[in-house]
Amino acid sequence: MHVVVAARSSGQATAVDVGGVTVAEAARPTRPRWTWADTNLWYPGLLRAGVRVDRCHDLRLAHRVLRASAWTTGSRLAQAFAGAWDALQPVPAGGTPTPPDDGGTLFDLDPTSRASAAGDAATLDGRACRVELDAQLDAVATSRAPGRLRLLLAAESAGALAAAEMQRAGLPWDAGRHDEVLRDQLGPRPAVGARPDRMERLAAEVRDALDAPTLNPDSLPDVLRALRRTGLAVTSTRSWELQQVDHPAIGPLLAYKKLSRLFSANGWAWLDAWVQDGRFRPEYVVGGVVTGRWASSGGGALQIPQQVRTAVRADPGWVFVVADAAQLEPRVLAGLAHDERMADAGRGKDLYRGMVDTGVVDSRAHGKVGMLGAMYGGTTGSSAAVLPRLARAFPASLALVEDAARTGERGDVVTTLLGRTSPRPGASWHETQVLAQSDDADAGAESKARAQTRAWGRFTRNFVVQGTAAEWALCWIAEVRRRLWDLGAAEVPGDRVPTPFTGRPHLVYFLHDELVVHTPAPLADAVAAEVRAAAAASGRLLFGDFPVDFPVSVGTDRSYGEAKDAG
DNA sequence: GATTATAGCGCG
DNA sequence: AAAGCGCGCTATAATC
Repeated sequence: MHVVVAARSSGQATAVDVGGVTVAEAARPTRPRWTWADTNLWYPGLLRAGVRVDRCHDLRLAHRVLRASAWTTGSRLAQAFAGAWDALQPVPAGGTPTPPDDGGTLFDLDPTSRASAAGDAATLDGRACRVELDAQLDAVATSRAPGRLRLLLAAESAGALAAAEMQRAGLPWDAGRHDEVLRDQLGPRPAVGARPDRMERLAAEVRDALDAPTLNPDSLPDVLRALRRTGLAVTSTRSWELQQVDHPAIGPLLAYKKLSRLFSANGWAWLDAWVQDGRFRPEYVVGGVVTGRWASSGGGALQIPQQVRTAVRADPGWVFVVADAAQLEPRVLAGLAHDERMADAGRGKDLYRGMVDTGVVDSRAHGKVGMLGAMYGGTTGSSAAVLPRLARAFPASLALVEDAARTGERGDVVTTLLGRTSPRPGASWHETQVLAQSDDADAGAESKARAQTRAWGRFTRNFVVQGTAAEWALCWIAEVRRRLWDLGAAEVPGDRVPTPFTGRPHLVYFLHDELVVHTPAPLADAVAAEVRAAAAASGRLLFGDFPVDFPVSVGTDRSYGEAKDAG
């Protein structure tokens, strides 16, 4: 049953009963599903009050899925004109400063101020939420695959809960260790506006080698000009292109670029801005990517370089369990295509290794780059070279991605396993196609149209795989989240993990096919087992009895940087 | 002077 | 091996 939670203009919350159940009754073990306009509007406050929500229905996220899904096009939800729910912008989950944990009451919060800043506050009242929920349930019920869509919406909403919880808990971050890494690579912290010593010295070497005393190594045109003047046939300053070149300036230039990246993206300024009280609290944007993957905002949460992951350190008495779904995308493709041969190749072992063992390819690297090419639409290099062998060995999988590509090239939409549908190409895409077919179209217009056609085909080709993999990952994280809570709490001396996770294993990081659990050390083995079991459960939710497995490599360590590879 | 666009690189 | 998918962020260039 759904319990709709909405805000009144007074700022007081009201729980509207849709199934004859009051809030007090809903707290009993009937497993209510809290229905609200936006998880980010309600859940951070509940978490601060120490309340964990078991499951919810996020109307904003569900609306977006159902408006776009090819399975609900006949519904009144999909056929209505765009309205307030379409205009609703995501609310920043951490938009308000965290008040001290003084045991505030359940609904002692005022989300309306943030809501009105985010969009139409009237959308968020109880009646509007009830009407919208009605329309959504109708769209699901009358869709081509209600069960799948129901699973997608539940997983998306569970993801929203997990994201809010991860922001609440924060990623344990050792600023001292981060500083050590920076000093080790860059030298001492420079004055504001100055370059670190190590970078300044490399810049001098580059200027020297290129005989360009005033060269600014941060200016791309400047660097490109200087390289050209020296007689080097480079067309850009990309690292991989420079690596092909043999010249004394290249070594220090590449080293400079590497350090410059670390300094500007994850240096001391980043540390000051994003790490407080030993925690990095990024904002996760659930469904922020068209394919259904999460995005993030602020701090580059999904791009933490390997170099600084050693600064991610568990609290005393706690450890990280780091889990990585091995070769997730090709396994998902095998499941989507019911490709038993590919599923066989990966059963109980590295999928790419399995492709070598069965003689499909001659090295793991070829298997990997070949499959990536098949899923991304690669047309050159060694990726394209192994493609014919893959097509012979795995016709079902290759046909599925080829078909998705052809569909996109026609300008049609593709849909993931659970019903997330790709956007249509924009007006300018169609214009370019029409233009290229007119009588006076020149060769330029035609080749531009062809390139654009293929590009959209690569997008839809990848959409079905990346999008279904994102659905697998959402189900995984939802399962993990539930199982971790069921493990209960342990006593940890000096515990500084915030409520409601004090003493409890909890998610702290999620990166597409990888997750990190912060857990009291004694529970680490149990956590690892649950993470694996959750992966298996997710596979069954998506693919039922089809025998594709989802092995997870698991490592345990006090440092994120050290925890990988251990399993 | 304030803005938007681009190149490049980090992650999967 | 260096190309094909999806992002966010930074510094600089380009544009208003």
